[in-house]
Amino acid sequence: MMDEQPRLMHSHGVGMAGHPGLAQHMQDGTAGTDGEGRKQDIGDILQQIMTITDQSLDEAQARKHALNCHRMKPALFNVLCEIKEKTVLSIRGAQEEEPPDPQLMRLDNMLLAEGVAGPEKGGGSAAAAAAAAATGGIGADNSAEHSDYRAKLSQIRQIYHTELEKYEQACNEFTTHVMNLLREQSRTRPISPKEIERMVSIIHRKFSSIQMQLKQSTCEAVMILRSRFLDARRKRRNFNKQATEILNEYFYSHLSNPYPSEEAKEELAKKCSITVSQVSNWFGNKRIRYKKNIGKFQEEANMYAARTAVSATSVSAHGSQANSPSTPNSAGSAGSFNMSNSGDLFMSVQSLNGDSYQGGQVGANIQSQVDTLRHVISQTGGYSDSLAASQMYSPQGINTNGGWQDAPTPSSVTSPTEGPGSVHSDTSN
DNA sequence: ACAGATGATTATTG
DNA sequence: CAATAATCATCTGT
Repeated sequence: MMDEQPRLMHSHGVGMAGHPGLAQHMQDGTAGTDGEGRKQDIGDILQQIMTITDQSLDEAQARKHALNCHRMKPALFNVLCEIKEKTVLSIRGAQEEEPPDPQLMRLDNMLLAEGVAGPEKGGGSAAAAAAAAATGGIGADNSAEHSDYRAKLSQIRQIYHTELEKYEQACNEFTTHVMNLLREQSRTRPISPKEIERMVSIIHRKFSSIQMQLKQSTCEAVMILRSRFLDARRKRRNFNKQATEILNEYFYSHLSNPYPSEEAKEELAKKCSITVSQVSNWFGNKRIRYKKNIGKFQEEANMYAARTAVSATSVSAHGSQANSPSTPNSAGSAGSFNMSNSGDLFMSVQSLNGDSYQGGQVGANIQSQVDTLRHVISQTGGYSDSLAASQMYSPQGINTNGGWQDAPTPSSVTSPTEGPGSVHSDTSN
């Protein structure tokens, strides 16, 4: 080190009071070119800086020592601490407050619900299964796919936990490190315990924000997994033929009021080996789709109507099936009668059934026969046409009326005119 | 590969 | 909360 100094030194020897002879030594041979001079300039500055640093360090050390040994030092230090404490307190008073982040709460709740954040293996998968069952009525055949799902979920959980642990560890390490540092410094500069506390809380906040990111991405992963494996739409199976038959049979034999009660739904569910909510779905879909395009379902309706007609009773309208199955005009008539007319026509029967009869089975029986009959009548398309047309036939009739929902309600639905007596007279007035 | 059928979900409403 | 209407995502027949 010392033997290099002569080369770095500038000829002017700025401030090198301690080594007067070295500058002279440099002069021979090196003072020629400009570039060489600049280099020496830089080198000189560097050297100065180094020396100054050295000196300052020593000096500082010395001063520190002197200060520490000063007899007034403890008292002054205490005063300093006190002042600092006060200022810190005032600052903290303004910026305390740490409301639990709602976002974080949401994430936590979700992770807990998914079984990621909760207890280990057993509880987790149970929670996941519960969640899966809650979303949609999945009853029987999904055990194979489920295990796959569980495996992936536990994988996610494992990653999540290791990451979380890592973060926790790092946070703790960092915190103790900082605390040690501060404690050590507190000997030479005033650091109140509250300040340390604040520092720690800052660190914790930082780390918890990182944790939140982890939780967020974990949530995302779980959501994707869920949508992949548990969204029933992705692995939908059509019901088997028999189940569809049963459902259709019920639907078309209760066409005037295709709203199975809870018990009826359970019964159907049992018969079709599907869940009640699936039955509800089916009826919901069926109703809306039937209403939307009655013509399309004509054939089907006739089929089931005829079938129940044969099996239930031998009312046997002559030549009910004689018509060709796909008559273009049948759609129109069916549409008109299905909604408003049918309701009107059979209102009496319905109210009768609802009011005077107590036996539910008898009522249902009558109802079903009525529904069946209605179809047969519509198919024949004979006499009822005039009645239907006169009453209130319009394409909007269905839409405005809405369909089934208010059909079962007794008394006048369509018009504010008189009841069962006269039907049509005042319309053209 | 495609259109239509179909079971399920979502948003809205009363 | 159940019904409806719209929509999604898959299944199915061609």
